[in-house]
Amino acid sequence: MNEAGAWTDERVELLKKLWSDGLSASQIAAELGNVTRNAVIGKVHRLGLSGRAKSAAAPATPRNAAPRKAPARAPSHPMNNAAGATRGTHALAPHFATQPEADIEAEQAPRPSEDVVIPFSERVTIMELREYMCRWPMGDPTTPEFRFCGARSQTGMPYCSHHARIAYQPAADRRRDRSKVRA
DNA sequence: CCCTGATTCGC
DNA sequence: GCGAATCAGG
Repeated sequence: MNEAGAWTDERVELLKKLWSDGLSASQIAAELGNVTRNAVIGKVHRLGLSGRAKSAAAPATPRNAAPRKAPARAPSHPMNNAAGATRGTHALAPHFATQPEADIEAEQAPRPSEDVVIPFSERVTIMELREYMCRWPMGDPTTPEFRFCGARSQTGMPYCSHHARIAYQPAADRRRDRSKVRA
């Protein structure tokens, strides 16, 4: 039996198709299965593919053909200098405090349904969905166009700040008499 | 933080 | 030939 990670003609063909289609290496790797994105990239270059179609689904790096300047991998020097440690540095910016939201129940507006304006940051597919991304469903789950919000979510928060507010709406007593609260 | 592709080199 | 490790950039 063929190994899962073997580059069969069909796999290569699919690789070419997806690569030309504009999918990123990681997405192609996920689609193929049992292969890492490095494997895909390596194969792509080995096949002579590159540059594919610009303006793709995830054109993170629009530029083509790297100027090739980095020695890549330094066998002599493991990593004692700042060569591989500089990336770890990160400046701590004034983070936005989590909205305390004390008591806000002035919902005198009935709001027929949901007129909530969703700031479509970047919808993502199930594949692109990461653990730290907002899982707010968008569209019908039965359609292939189903996506998730994908915005940044705080730690322990399945949704972004905006959707979290919607998901965690108070009891359900919106316009009802909420003066009576069951103990 | 995450992501992307490019490159090198040991296997 | 293959791909992990690494690099470099967004």
